[in-house]
Amino acid sequence: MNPCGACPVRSLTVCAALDPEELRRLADILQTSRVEAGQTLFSEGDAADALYNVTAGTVKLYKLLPDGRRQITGFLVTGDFLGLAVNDSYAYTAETVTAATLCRFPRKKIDALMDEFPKMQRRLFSMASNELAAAQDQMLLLGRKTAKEKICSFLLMLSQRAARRGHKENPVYVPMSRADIADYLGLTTETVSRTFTQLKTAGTISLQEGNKVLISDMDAIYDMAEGC
Amino acid sequence: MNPCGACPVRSLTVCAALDPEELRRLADILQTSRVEAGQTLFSEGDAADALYNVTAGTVKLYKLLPDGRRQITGFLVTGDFLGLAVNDSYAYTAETVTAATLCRFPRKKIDALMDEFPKMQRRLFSMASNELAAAQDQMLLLGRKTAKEKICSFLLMLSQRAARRGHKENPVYVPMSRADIADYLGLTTETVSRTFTQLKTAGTISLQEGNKVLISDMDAIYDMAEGC
DNA sequence: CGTCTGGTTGAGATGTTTCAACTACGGTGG
DNA sequence: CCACCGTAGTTGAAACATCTCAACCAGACG
Repeated sequence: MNPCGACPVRSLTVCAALDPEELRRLADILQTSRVEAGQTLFSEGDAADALYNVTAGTVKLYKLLPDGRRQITGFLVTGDFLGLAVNDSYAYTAETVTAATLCRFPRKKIDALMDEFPKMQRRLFSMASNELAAAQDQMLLLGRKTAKEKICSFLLMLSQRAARRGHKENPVYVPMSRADIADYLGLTTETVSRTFTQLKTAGTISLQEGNKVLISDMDAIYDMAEGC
Repeated sequence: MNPCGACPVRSLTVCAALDPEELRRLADILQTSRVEAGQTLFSEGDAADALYNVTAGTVKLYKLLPDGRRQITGFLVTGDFLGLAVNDSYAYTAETVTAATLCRFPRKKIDALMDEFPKMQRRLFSMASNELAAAQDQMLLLGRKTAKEKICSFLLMLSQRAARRGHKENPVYVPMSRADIADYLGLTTETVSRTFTQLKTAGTISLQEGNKVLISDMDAIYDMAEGC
C-alpha cells in the first residue's frame, strides 16, 4: 500500500520529487484528515507538534491583536503547507475556510525524515522561500496600495493561483467571506463591498452564482492592481 | 588561513554550527566586502547570483510600485542573510542604510555546499522560517495597527533586536531616516515625525544625539505597540 | 413565517495624507 | 570664515480615503 504514490496533487506539494521508496516512508508517518468549513486546526501559541499539507479546500492563517483586530496572513490551497514554527509554538491560528483535506506530519517524525531525505528539506525550503516572496508582496499591498488596488491584486492572485493549479482562471472562485477578504487586505467589510460594487458598476467584473467573480476586463484589473 | 573560524558574529549567521572543516570550505567560496551607506547591492529583477550575509551595519530591502510608491520589507542587521530568490531573480532591491560589511556567497557554489552540508541547509531554512514569522508580524502591523502602534512596535523591535545581539536595548539606535521608517510602516514621513513628537510630548520617549531614542516608559511602549 | 447571518448601501466622523511653509544642520565654495 | 545651498526633519491647515455606525436587504434555516 502506498497512498502517496497515487496522490493526485503530489506534484504541487512538499512531497513532489520524492522517489517511491521515500514516498512509502512518508506514507508511514502521515495521517490524512477531512475537516469541514470553519474549523480551527490549531491556534496561535499552541505547541507546534505537526506540519500540514493542504490537499483540497482552502485554509486561512491569521493573527489577532488583544482587542480582536485580525490580520489574515494567507489563504492556503491545494499543495500549500502550514505549520512552520518558531520556539516550538505556532505564531498564528489556522482555520478552514471551506471543507478541506489535509495530510498531517508529526513534527518529530518529519524532522527525522528530513535529515534522511535532503531532497525533501530542499523542497520545503524552496516552498518557504516562495512564501516569503508572497509575504513581501503582501506587505507592499498592505502598506502602499489603495482599496481598489488591493481588491484587484487579490482577484488577480486568486486567478493566477487557480491557473497554476490547472483550473480555469476566469471566472475566479472566491470562497471566502467579505470579512475574511477585509482582514486579509487590511480593510473593512464595508469597503470591500463598496469596492466590488464600484468594479461591477464600471463593468470590470461581475458577480456570479456560487461565489464566482467573472473578470470582464482582465487588462484593467492588471493595471489597477499595480496602480497604473 | 580560516577567516570564518575567527568571525566574531558567526553564531548569529548562517555559518553558526558548522565545524572547522566546513568553515574552511565556506571560506573558500566567500567574498567579504565593505559597502558605504546608501549603496544598492542589487535591484528587483536582477539575476540572483549570490546570497549575502550581513556582518555589520544595516541594510534595507524594498519593493516599488510603478509610480514610485515604496514598501520597505525589512531592515537587516548583523547576522541576517539576504538574497533568497524565486525564478532566479531577486524580488526586491537591497540597499545599505549605514556603511556595512557583507559576506557574499555565489549562488552556484553555496547551493553545491548546501547539498554537502545538510546542517547548513537546515540552518538557512530555520532562518527563513524566522523571517517568515517576522513577515507575518509585519503584515499584522501594516494591516491593522494605528500610526502610534506602528511606531511603538518599531521601536520595540529595534530594542529587542539590539538586545538579542548583545547590545544595550535602551536607548535604541535608529540609523534610518524618517522616510525609511515611513516606507517600512506604511505611513508618510510627516506622520512618523508627528507621532514621534506626540510620544516625546507624552514623556514616553526622548530623542538623543546620534540618532538614538531613549525609551523612558518601556511599559507604555509595550502596551501601545499591541493597542492595549 | 420569523429569525439569523452575510452582504450592501448611506451619511457622518476621523486618522492619515497632502501640500506648504519653515527650521536646523552640514557641507561647499567663494 | 562665512554666506549659501541642499537635505532632513518638523509643524500647520485643508483634503480625502477609509472607517464607523446604522439601516436595510436577501437568502438560509428551523
